Amino acid sequence: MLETARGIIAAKGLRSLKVRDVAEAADCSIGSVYNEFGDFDGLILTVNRETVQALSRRLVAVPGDDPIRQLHGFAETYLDFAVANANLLRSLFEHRMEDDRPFPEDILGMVMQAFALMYEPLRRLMPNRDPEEIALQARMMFSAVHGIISLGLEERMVAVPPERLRGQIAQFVDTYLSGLGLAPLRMRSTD
Amino acid sequence: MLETARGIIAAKGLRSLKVRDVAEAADCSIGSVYNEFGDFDGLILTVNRETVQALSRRLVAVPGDDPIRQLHGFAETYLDFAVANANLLRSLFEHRMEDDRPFPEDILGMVMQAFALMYEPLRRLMPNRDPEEIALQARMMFSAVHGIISLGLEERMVAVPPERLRGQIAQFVDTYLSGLGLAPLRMRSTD
DNA sequence: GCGCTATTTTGAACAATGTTCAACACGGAT
DNA sequence: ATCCGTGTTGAACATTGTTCAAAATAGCGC
Repeated sequence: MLETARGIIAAKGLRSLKVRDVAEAADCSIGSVYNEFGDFDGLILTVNRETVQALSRRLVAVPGDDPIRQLHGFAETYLDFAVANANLLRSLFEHRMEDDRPFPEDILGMVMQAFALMYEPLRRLMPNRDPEEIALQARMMFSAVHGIISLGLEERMVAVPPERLRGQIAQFVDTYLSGLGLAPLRMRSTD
Repeated sequence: MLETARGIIAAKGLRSLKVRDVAEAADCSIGSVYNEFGDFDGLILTVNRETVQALSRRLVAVPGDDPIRQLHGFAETYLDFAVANANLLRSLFEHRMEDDRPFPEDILGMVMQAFALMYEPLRRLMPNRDPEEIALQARMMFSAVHGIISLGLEERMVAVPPERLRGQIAQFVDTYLSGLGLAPLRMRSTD
């Protein structure tokens, strides 16, 4: 049942998700979907919850021996995930609840935890900085990379080819780290 | 009529926009809304079109004498606009059409033109770089700033206070420019 | 002013879709 | 077999985008 919902979102976008389609594909009644998930938002949120879990799993698996390499790894992993699951990520970031109901605590926590993954390598690179400033820095880097990738993959806006994006992201991380006074992983092309 | 639609989106978000509400507020029939805008998407797109126009107007008004100051101005102007028109910006970037109908050419053009605004100052700062690379760079900076601001203002995710965001954005632009080998406008805090 | 035609406006009816809930089905305990 | 709790069902309802034939209005020639 969850599978089919996720399948529909992934294939045709959140707007194409219909309760009746899910019920039919799962060979059960409409009511059963409601018994399971409470309401439509509940279904979507369950899918989103698993999306952020899947993303987190991949991010956590990035090797952490070298902090610079790790930051590159995060960005590249995020890109790979976004390319493979564009609609699922959009569902996570763009879905708004009915009536301003509060965003589920646990999903919020998982997203924050994803932000926080960048904290450790940044702390190692800037050991004397204020911890809170590093936390903000981590969130900012995450947001910047997220912005580049999500706008970059937006087909509506003449998407940048993923291969090109990969190079851009790497260059962005290098440039930004260099701006922080840290040695980049590779040399930038001569200007 | 447009006013009321924009008002509803700005105040309560795109999801709260209803054809009937617009018709009632504009004191006309439902059908008239359709005569004017074709369909619901047409109404939304008209609002979005004016949103991007308003944003463009403000960005174009940023003084261009000093390229670094101009880039800071773009970022700060974007932040101000996003703070004042959060829901309108979200409508512009998050609204998906029915049935994968193509994104309107003219809105796409205006967004691209906004991306391209950063081209000129970047070119002045890096006169020897390949033009196409500068164009990509411009789009990337726009996207990064957009990401930082849009995630930063997301109330669902424990929004960063706008004043704090302002500082972060300025610091981000400085850091990035510094990474490109260009002198920052202000000194970064000592670490 | 009148008659006629073209254009615009109207809102009842329709379609799609999320939601509810009383009825039903099944399972196990007595 | 009876009864009770639990889970399932899908018809009915509410909301909301959409259509379209009819009514209203505007324009125009006389």
